[in-house]
Amino acid sequence: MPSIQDVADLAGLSTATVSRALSGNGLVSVAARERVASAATELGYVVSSNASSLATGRTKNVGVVVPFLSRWFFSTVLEGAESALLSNGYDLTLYNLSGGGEERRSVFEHFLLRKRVDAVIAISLELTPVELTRLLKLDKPIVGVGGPLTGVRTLSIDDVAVARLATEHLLALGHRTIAHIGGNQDSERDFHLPTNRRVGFEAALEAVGIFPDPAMFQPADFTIQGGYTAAKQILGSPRMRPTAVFAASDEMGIGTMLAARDLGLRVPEDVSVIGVDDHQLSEFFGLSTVAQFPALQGQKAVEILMEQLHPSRRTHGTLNTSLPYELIVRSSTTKPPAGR
Amino acid sequence: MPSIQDVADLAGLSTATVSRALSGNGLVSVAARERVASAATELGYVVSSNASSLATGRTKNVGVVVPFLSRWFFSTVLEGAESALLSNGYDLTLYNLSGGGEERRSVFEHFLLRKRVDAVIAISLELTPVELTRLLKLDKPIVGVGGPLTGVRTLSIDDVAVARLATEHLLALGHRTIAHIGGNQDSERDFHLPTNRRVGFEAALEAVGIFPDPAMFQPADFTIQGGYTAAKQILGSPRMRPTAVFAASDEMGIGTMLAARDLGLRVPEDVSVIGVDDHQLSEFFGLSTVAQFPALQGQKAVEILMEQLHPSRRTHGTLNTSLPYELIVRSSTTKPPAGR
DNA sequence: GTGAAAGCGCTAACAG
DNA sequence: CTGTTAGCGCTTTCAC
Repeated sequence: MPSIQDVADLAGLSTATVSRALSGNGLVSVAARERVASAATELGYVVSSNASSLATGRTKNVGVVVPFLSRWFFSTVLEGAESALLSNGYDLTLYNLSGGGEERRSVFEHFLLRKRVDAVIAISLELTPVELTRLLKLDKPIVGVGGPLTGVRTLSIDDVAVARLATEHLLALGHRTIAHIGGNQDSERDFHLPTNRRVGFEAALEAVGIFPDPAMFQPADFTIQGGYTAAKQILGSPRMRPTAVFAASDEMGIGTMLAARDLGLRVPEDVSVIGVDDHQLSEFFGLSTVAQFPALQGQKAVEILMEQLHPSRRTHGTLNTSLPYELIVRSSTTKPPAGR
Repeated sequence: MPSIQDVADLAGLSTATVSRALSGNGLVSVAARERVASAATELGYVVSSNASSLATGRTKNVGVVVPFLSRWFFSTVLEGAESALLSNGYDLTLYNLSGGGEERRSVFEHFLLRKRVDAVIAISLELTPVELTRLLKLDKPIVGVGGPLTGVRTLSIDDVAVARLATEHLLALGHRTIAHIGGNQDSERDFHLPTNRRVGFEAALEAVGIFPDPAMFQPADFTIQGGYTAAKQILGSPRMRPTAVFAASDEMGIGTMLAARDLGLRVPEDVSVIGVDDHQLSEFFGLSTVAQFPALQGQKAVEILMEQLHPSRRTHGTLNTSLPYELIVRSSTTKPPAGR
């Protein structure tokens, strides 16, 4: 591993000049710059980030904290963030909280404090007050994605509007008896997403004069399995079966489609289904949905951080746009069966 | 951010003693150890990993390179590795290659070389010779998981045995016409997994005197969608329909189950299906499978690295066991329909 | 434009 | 057992 001294020797310059030439900070003559460049490539020199960090206080590394890895939303946001960081020359240090308990504590008590990161991205995190305090005490740029972090700039789609859009799609098709599979309110400590989606759903109904029927709501856990079970409840009794279901996530929507099939109902002829996300599997199942774009969200989180870390660099100007979402109509929604 | 000097001052000791007390290397009196401990907690001191790394040459950080994030196997291995690293006091720096092209190059040309990692875990990576060279030139411990890395110690289940076990389960139920949905050989540059599973499949058949019929093989891409399409081919023609399908992954197995349903076939009455993985969704679909345990694989990869990084520490003794796999019989397999 | 020199915060001999 | 000291490899004043 060659050091900056080796490059300096080979180029016949001082380490100071090499440093300036390589980093672009400070003035260096063209000639020197070229000598440095060729010496560096000849030796295969790469700066030691530790030494550099120690000297500058900047690490070129950001920490990303996620509650789970093996879920589509998280891993997709992560993917977007990773590639954006990479192209900015940053590394990504991953902290996964799914281990829980002691592991989780040590992330906040030790790992994040090691001066190893310049900033933190928190994906859909619900933190205890203590954890939040620790995080804020780092006094580093933090941005949340899709989560409810008080005191932290957070990127999140407009859940009310998204739910409203999905519901309006069903209403526009002529549906009047629409069920909603949403989140379980209790379990989600101040996690507003499920609530917001329900609010949007009900707002859409009320806007056309329909009073939301509590029997047309089922809580579930955002998984296929959970959606399946909830949908069986809703679709099971022919007496008051809705003609359409709005699921608060695509996974629950897919569960709903599978439940419908198992009940002998055809989708969309007997029951229409729409979700939210545009999950990997949704296209395959033909599930209509309101897409959100998690990779983009990860990328935007990085842009925000870069802006804070390098106030000089011009941003790409996309920063203050709100997060996009988009209705995608596939084959799981159509007008209600005749006579309903 | 307090420094080691602050702790030394407060404890009335030298920085050297503080360092020794905190790291556990070298002898320190009990009294001193206690003074250091309380001073450190009082100040909320956490070592600067950069300074420490610079001084020792060890970073307490390992790089993990993955080809994708949003796939169950990768993210689950990652999860296992992350939590094992955390409990060893290590950070995890993530490099995701799914961006391709330039991004991929820079990972190997720059990022991994920054002296930021002590070791590398490569998950299911297929590298070009150049990339492999770069990796080996790091001269750091490397372990592969589930991939075909020549020259690198690699953790991988016995794919031949796994496939054989799955096939034998079907044979034991009485099936004699069994199809296999496997990998597309061409696209997978020296990636032996699909081949090995096919070999195991055929070996099981031959062991009971059945000659593998090329018409009973369909290549696919390991996704639900791919499995669905392939299964439609295989199950579509009633003339030579198999009574069972062995899919080389659970996702393809699920695709097969869905295809069967769409063809009006009942699983398992008309056709049995078995996969490999024990994917998140398999339980829900009732898919019989041969489970592998990716989180455990990630964890073992870490154990191997720790053994190399700290030859003194005693290992947990699980190192030389081969990777476990296990037949899980659910509701997608039963004996063949009467008369077949 | 360039170089000398002083650290960044920590660890590891080396003495005592 | 503990303190002194010399770096780890780089960046950044401050002179020239």
